[in-house]
Amino acid sequence: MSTQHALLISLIEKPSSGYDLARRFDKSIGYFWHATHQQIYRELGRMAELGWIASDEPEVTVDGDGAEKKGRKKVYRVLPAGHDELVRWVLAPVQGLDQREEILVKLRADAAIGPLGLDKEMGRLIALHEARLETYRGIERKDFSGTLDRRQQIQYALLQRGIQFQESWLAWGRSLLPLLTATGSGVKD
Amino acid sequence: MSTQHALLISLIEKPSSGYDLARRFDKSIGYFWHATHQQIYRELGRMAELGWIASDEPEVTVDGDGAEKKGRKKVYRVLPAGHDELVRWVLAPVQGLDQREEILVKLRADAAIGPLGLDKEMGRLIALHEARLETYRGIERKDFSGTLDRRQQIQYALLQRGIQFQESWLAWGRSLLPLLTATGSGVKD
DNA sequence: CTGTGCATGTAAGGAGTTACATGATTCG
DNA sequence: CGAATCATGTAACTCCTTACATGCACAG
Repeated sequence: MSTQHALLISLIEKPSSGYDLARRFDKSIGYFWHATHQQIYRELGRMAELGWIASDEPEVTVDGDGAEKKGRKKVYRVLPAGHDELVRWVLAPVQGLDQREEILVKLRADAAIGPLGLDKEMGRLIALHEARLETYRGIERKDFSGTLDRRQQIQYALLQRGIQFQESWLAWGRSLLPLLTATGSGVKD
Repeated sequence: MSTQHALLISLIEKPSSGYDLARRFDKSIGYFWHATHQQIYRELGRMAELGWIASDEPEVTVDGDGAEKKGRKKVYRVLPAGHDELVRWVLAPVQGLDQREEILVKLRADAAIGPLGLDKEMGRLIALHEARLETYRGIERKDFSGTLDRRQQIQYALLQRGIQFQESWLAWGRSLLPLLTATGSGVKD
């Protein structure tokens, strides 16, 4: 599960409340990794239990003469354990091609916390996409060579969408590779 | 939920058992709509209850002298109610951009059961993708104009992935439109 | 003082994942 | 006869979605 890790990145970029996250999410990581505010609050609670993050504002500040003041805003920040977990996750290989594109989240993490050496994982993914593209090309040669009726034309269009997707992904991934070598450009930190 | 509808299409193309579906799925619709065999059996059960599909082989053929013969293979076929439901779903507009790309499943349905007039829905989706692309272009102009450090380069790469995806989707969608008009080729029903 | 936005949550249910269970058939 | 594959399922759990609930702050 990587909603947690997406949240860790957002919190590293800027410590925030759940509400803030819910809105900022829509405008950045949310374009490729969606999460509702209920998900966000739940995961924040879990990560706090795990010791990955902590909030400045405590739950409640009670008593006095009946004046119960609820901590109006809980601003979470990432603890070292959360940072470590994020690094661990970024470098852990995923198996197969996922439709949620975790790699995009991992790249965002790499941007946020310095070069982690994602070139290896990126290389693996490129190979997987190449294999998938080859599969599609095979189907294309086998099933869509002659003249096609409407039904076949639509099915061919679906295949073409797959081919196009893989091709554009590969062009992108290959152009990105040089940026990802840990020795590539100035390493900071 | 559209796993059910993906299964309906597979069953229309060829009546099958759950096991058959699980395997055929991997090799066709499965490329863009994954489902495990547990999901498949569950959804087949539900759709049978709903009267969308029915199996030839009944549950059990008991008795005799203790010889209980379990229907070795349950071959499901689509009933008229299932066909209607599929058409209803194909023509129902989706809201927003989904990452699961239901439109691909809908196109497969259109290929299987004649031209349903998906051009309208496709037009809507094209407009949505155009709007998203414009959003991305706006961010590009605003945040990634000058010279960029490594961190910004990676974030820019993420944005470029989004731009590339939308552009390739749009090229594909526009080229597909002519095929989808209900008047394009013979309309049935 | 009423509505709108801020801010955090609970509850319920649907969908997807992983692990396990069971029995039949087929092939060497 | 033993192993692999066919074929169908149950159970438990996680994840995601939708709806609802609550209370504060501020502006008109």
